[in-house]
Amino acid sequence: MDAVPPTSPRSRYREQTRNEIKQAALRQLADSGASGLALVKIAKELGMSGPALYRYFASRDDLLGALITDAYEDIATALTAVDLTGSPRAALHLLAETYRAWAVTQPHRYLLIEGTPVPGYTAPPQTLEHARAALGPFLTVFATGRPTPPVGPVIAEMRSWAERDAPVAAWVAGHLPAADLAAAGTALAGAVLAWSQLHGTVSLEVSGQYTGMGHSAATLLTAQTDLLADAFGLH
Amino acid sequence: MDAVPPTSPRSRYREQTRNEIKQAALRQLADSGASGLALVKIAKELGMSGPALYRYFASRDDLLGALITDAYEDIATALTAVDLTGSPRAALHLLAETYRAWAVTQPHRYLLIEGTPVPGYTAPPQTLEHARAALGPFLTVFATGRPTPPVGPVIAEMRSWAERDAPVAAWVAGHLPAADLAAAGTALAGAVLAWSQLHGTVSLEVSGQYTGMGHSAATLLTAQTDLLADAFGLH
DNA sequence: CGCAACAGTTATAGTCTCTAACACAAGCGA
DNA sequence: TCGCTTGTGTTAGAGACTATAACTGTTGCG
Repeated sequence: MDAVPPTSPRSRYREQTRNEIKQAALRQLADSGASGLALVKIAKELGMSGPALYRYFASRDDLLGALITDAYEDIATALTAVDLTGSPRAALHLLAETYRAWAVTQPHRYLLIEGTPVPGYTAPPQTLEHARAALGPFLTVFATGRPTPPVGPVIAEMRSWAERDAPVAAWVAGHLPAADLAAAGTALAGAVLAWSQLHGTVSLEVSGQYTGMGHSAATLLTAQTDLLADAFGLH
Repeated sequence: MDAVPPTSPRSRYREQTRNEIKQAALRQLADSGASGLALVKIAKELGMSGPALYRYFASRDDLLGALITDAYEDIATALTAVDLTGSPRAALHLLAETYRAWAVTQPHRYLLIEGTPVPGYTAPPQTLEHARAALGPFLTVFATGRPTPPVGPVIAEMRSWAERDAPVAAWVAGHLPAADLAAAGTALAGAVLAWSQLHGTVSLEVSGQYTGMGHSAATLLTAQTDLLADAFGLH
């Protein structure tokens, strides 16, 4: 899950224990939710006693934060692994289905990412990085688009964002065939719109809010994706 | 917030105390999040001591449930109060902006509705009622639509849902000018798609995930709404 | 080989939910 | 008006959990 660190015999054991703790935490998360995650229960499951866990995670929130970071990284990896060589529209469908599949196969992890339950919480800088990694493929897909009028205002805003924020411009440029400010705006607009739509549909599905409606999440997502592809003139 | 119940002198006081508790709970929710909501702190704030609250709410979850129900009812009320007499497209924009405004002015309440953090949680039957009430206006707006091909599969699914589920069919019919099965499918598809899109954008905004992007939530929502209106041929 | 850093322990403070047992007050009928 | 039932509140306390403190044993590095 992490790149190999200075692998001294001790830090290796440490990393392994950290992973075991995370595994146990994910198991608890899966059947008790975030509120049911208790350090003391994890410790018992691992055969250690209570406070020992604090050697590995500074607090319960720290552990949760690590899980969130992992989940972000994981979904970003899944999305960047998607094969984009087909038509942009096909690629977009693939991305959407990958995102959804990741979420429905491990809903507890998706719920972990989904919102920020705690007001005081501030995402670690890594999160921004992973969010960008996850959004990257969408940029590539939309870069070739010829957008229709309704998305014009969004493109304008996104373009001005890229103009103001150099790192963002560089990030976007890295996913475009040619560094073009107009294309950057289009790509950003498409990516953010796609992300919002995906999040909406998937989050409602994962939260079980579609139950009793004929399990239409996949159909819904396909339709939405097509609409977006149409709006950006993806062929 | 509730209709006047059998207003005996005692049950009146009871209802008032329940409301005060809810108010205090909402206050705590606003600055500590759901995890920071503690019955004992609420009690202290109201000058009572701990366990007294259990006369009014069976448990912490019961209180949270009441808050969720209230929030659902509130947003449903806001949406049903929207003036739909203009063009369908204008009405849709109004609905979207009403939904968003409700969410951003009281994010803590929106976050309460948004997801189901606890796996074991089952929504009370009232919730379904309120969800339908909230979705009703969208049905009306989309009833007149002439949908484009991409939404076809969604319409087909929704139509078959209405055919299988008589209460749903009745509910939908109540928001249509004429009871027509094709129109019902279209209306349901539009409403569910709109709901998903709205939820996606608003939830990302409320969770602060758009920060640093030039505060584009309103523009984003407008564009999405227009795309959906186009897809359904709303004039 | 010795010691510093680390992994783990028990004890304990403090917070929180929720139950139990009890005290008091208010409203209702006779 | 009296008395009883019902409801409202109290304190005491069990049990779960987070987190810190103080301490013990172990490991591996210089």
